[in-house]
Amino acid sequence: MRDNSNRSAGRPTLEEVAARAGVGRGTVSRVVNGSAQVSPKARKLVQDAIDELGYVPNRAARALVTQRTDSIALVVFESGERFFAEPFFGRIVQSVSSVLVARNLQMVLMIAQAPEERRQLEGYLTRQHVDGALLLSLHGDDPLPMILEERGVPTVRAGRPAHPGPSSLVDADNRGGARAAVTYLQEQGRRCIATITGPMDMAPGIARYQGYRDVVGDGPAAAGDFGEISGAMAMEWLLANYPQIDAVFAASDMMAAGALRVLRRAGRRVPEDVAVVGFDDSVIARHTDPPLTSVYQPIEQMGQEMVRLLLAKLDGDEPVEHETVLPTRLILRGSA
Amino acid sequence: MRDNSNRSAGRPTLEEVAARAGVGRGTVSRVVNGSAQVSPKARKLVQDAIDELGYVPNRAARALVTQRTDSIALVVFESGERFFAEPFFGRIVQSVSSVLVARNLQMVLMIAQAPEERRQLEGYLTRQHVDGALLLSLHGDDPLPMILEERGVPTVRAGRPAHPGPSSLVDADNRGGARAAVTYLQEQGRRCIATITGPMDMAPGIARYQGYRDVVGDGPAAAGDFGEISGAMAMEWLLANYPQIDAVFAASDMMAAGALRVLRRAGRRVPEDVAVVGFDDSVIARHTDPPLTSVYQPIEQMGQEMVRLLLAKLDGDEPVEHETVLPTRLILRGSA
DNA sequence: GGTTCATCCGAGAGCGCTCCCGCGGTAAGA
DNA sequence: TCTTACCGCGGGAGCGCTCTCGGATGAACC
Repeated sequence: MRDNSNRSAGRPTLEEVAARAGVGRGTVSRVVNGSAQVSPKARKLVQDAIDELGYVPNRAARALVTQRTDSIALVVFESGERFFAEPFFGRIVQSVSSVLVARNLQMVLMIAQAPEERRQLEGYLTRQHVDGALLLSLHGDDPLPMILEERGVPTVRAGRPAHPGPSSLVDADNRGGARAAVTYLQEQGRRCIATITGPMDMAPGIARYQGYRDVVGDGPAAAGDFGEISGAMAMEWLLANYPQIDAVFAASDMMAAGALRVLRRAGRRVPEDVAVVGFDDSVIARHTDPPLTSVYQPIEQMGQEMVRLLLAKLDGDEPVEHETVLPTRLILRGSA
Repeated sequence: MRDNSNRSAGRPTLEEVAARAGVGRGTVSRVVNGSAQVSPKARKLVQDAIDELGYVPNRAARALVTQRTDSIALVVFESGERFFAEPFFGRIVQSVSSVLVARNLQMVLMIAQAPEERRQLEGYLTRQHVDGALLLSLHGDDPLPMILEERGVPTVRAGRPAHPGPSSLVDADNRGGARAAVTYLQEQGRRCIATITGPMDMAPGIARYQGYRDVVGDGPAAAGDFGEISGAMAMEWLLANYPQIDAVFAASDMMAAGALRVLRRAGRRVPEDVAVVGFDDSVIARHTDPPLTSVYQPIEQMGQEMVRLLLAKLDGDEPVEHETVLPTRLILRGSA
């Protein structure tokens, strides 16, 4: 019951379009791929046939010959826990997604939490499957970017690694953001500005601390791990050792939230007695009491830029490596 | 400089594996696809060759002939705003992802916010590209599931639609969860339990209100839209009209957070004077003051179940439609 | 008018895989 | 021992596309 002549069962193929337009396969292919080597007349013929038939190229067939899949991976090296706790990821995902859709590329999202998944991932990415990868939240000196680049899978990562690697890179101006926050506190007349830092083995942690030091030098500082508990503990320590504190710059909103709690418990009013500034401008910033003044990172822009760099790499018309640093901005709310 | 004999430049192909193992292409294919029609000896031979060569089947070539892409779409009909504000999505994404990875399927994430993207999406899904779609957060009576099913793209959706559609469906027991929350408040000795409902044109909104009524009948109720502001406004109204209130069940954590704020401003202590229970067990629940007692939805399970249903549909060994309702659970924190 | 050259087009080859047909070999039944 | 059946296997065909090459067509030149 097959009928491979005129209108076959499934979707129309290139060949059918060609037949209908009265041209050869090659011509249709050229039209579809926007080649200039087609006469206006033929182009019109083909275009009409395409429209009538509702032709859409078969991705698999194309991929088979071009060796391109037209899909790119967005890899998040994070536990599920953190992945959905941090609004950062959602926003990156979302912005990357919209750029990719516009470019008619597929976004394949991969979350690699367990070490075993991590391993599987490497195999997955280095084989066929995707044309390139966007790497989010790489930990420490993960060798993955190196491996991928070696095997010919272009990568772009978010955030600066401890050691420079082969990936292109998009980062936010953490240092500048911290500087802006602390400067603002100073301008508000705060005299004793403390900081709760992030982990000092992570690039953003270091950069934000540096920004703080740029402004006030050796002020009261306590280390946290970006998490809320650590923020509370750091705040307690600061209060005990520097009771004269009238402002705190925390390197994450979570830590700022923890600090807020401790401050309230200690009977200090925010912002009257102690001003608090966070970092990330995350959802929690809007839901603490008072709402948190926080440093905003242009996450959407970061996503877009990552895609742009990756595509440039893919098209090969850009130098191999590139680095973009995007500006941060202080968002004022009630806490400072 | 081509060398198509022994070891070609790129990755090994089926043919090369076959040559190395000294068998035919068919046999290798059978081994790779786990057919039973292979002698142990041949299987071993092939397996060894695969291991030595590091062979991985070419997805595109396979897709071309099988008409299967081995990738499924996860579609979120939500503005970017809400997508990253609601932890719900992150968790679903994450759980779906892990199941899919285990099954060696690609997850293609699509976020359709703008109406124009919405339209594009329809074309995308109905063409080739994916074997099936998981639909999240469909609005109103979106005809998409119908369209997709008609065009042969199996779908599974999260949450009950206003009108029953052709998709299989996974939902949380919203009504039961609400019932549990309100029952708990009663057991704690609360006498005047109010509710802040979600929008009454959305299934979860309705179901949660029904659960409330199941326990206390016609209690003080004010409508919100799941958002924080609406929760605050509703709380103000309730306080004004039912000052004797000693407990509030809010149909979302956001609304509960808004209520909390109003309550504090009104000088009511939580939970001493007024107990508050939220719904969703979202991150904010852990960061309000006091932390929010809230109804937990088994989001991870929902994701897993959605995938399971979709795959069953794909394999065709399950009746066309199916509906799964998963239990909810009350998580006790400080607010009630 | 004949030659040359650029331009446009048709169609063969082949990407790597699965499907399926049919063959040889072995085991079971007559 | 011969037939029948079945199992395991090899390899041809073909999925829908792009690439490439050589042929046809027409314009431009001598």
